[in-house]
Amino acid sequence: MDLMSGWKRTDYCGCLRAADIGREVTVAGWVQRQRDLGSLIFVDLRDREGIIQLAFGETSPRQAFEKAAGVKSEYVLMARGTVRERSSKNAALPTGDIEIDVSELKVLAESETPPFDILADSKTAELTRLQYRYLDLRRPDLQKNILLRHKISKITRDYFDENGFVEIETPILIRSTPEGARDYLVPSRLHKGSFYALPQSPQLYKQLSMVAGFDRYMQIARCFRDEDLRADRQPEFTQIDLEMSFVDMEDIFAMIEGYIKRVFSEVIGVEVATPIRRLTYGEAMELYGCDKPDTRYGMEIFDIGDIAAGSAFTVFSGAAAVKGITAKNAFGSLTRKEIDKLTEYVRGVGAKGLAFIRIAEDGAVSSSFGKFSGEQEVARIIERAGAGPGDVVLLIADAKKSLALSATGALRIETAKKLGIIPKERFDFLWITDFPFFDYDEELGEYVAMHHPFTSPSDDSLAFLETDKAAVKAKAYDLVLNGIELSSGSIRITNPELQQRIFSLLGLTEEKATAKFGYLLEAFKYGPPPHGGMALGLDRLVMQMLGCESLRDVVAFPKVQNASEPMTKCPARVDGKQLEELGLALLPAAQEEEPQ
RNA sequence: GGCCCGGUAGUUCAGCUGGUUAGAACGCUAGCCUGUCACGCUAGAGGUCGACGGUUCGAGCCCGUUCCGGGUCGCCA
Repeated sequence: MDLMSGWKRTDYCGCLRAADIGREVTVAGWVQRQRDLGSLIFVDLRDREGIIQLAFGETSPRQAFEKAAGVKSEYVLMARGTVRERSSKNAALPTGDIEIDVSELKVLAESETPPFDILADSKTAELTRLQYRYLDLRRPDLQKNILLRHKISKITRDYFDENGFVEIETPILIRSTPEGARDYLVPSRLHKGSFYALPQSPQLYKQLSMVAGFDRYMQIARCFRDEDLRADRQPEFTQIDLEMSFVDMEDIFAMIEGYIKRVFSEVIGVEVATPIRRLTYGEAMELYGCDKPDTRYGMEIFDIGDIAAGSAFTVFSGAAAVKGITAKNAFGSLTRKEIDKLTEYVRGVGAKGLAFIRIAEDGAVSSSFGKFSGEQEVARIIERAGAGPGDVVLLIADAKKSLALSATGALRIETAKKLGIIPKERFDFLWITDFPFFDYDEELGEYVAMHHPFTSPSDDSLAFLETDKAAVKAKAYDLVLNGIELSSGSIRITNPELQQRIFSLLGLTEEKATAKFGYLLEAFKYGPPPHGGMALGLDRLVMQMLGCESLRDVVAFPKVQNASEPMTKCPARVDGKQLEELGLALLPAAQEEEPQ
């Protein structure tokens, strides 16, 4: 039997309004709730657009009434009837003025009692919800998130299409380039012992698309990184990947700003002011101790290196850098006990300790170091900090300037969270520019690339690439939103000699470079256009736009912290035959480990 | 790999200083009920207290190990 024969839905439950009164409609959906009052039954029917009340009474056909009496939560129903005004309205529902006087009812599917209520703002443990993700996704807040995510994708394609971008699908099975994050590997059956990797990004293919002359490329691309998860990090994630030919950084900024403006306006009605503020990497580190600062609140970092140099307090005078922040009006909340907690926190991020000055409302000053440094120095620091009655000054000294800055930056964020001073409804965008080209790796004791090795150094750095690595800047830029790195990009190297220079600076011999990226270097021999691009994290963008705390709220089928998926229970063991076909065997340690 | 937090009915939680038969709400089952919308009323079922080991006359509670989840540091060019 065809369940649907003779039945055709006319309307979504949640879309009906008073204007539909008198209409004959057919709706379909899931039973949110059934209320049986004896000779009167109400059924709330839910679909992705909302809820409509079905009404059954003594005037209803007997068959429909009896069926309604038997329905339970999450049964799938189809109902035909007439939209009528309710005798008692429900202001809490958009459809609350009306109901359907049902003439015919069909049960399309029954349902077992669901393991948790299908309601917005679920309090059910996330693991339980993820085990029944298809039920979890029925909840209105997740439905809304996924529908808006779709809308964002749609606008993204529209915008870039209108600006001449071509969507090109790049391969998912690619060559492993063991740099940066760990690759997910896929064993090859036809080439036993060889492996594909899943892309961390379509970087090389999009550059090759530029060489191929497509001029502007975009892709909503799935990317994979085999690293530990965070609230804003999944092992597979989606990027809005872009590349443009014949452009400089300004062209790319303008294109991205136009996109941000459009998507925020159309999806959530927020008008983003452009041009977006810019900070150099150096400025961001000095002011915020972080290359992705949250600028929704102030509390900028100040420097007391000059004061500290002559201090009798040896922690200060012995340090290479002393940095501080001022927590305004925090005297009441940042008690000694709370500062102790912050001290523990900054130790966790590598600082040696935390010095403080508390200024009471009446102006009385107490500090952790005044007895060593003298009150005069405390007063100078207060002046530098711009602090006054009711404020608390927090200071970090360290033998390494970079650590003093990063620890103070982390302290700034932690303090802001503690004080609850972060405005939730704001969207603060920020370009970070002039990134260093090299990053000093303490462990290796050498300079390594901060970005991928195809990033172009800035024009004025070319002269001292070899002689002063620390000063070399990159044509790389990040887009930051509310303290989260949303997007990252660069102008690429297209000059083979310069590329070769960079490789050798990074310790890549010509041989090694050829082995790894030979196809790109080869391609660049045949007329590469100048190009550059960017990749925007779609998941993080959606998360920020919708005000979600976790990526899992904007990904339909996410993974949990150990990178497994509770519903399908992957990853999973495969049988010996599959391994054999691939020419693989498990090491003893891997055999012992029990899959969960 | 390190650190912090959590795990008690289907769900969300309570459970005192270690002490009788582990409770509540929602949900579920059965019955009643004509305007409900978190319907109401009556009755009922439902527990390996994550697991293992230890201390104790006695463990949901204390100790150890471990598993699972969340957050975070490392890691994420």
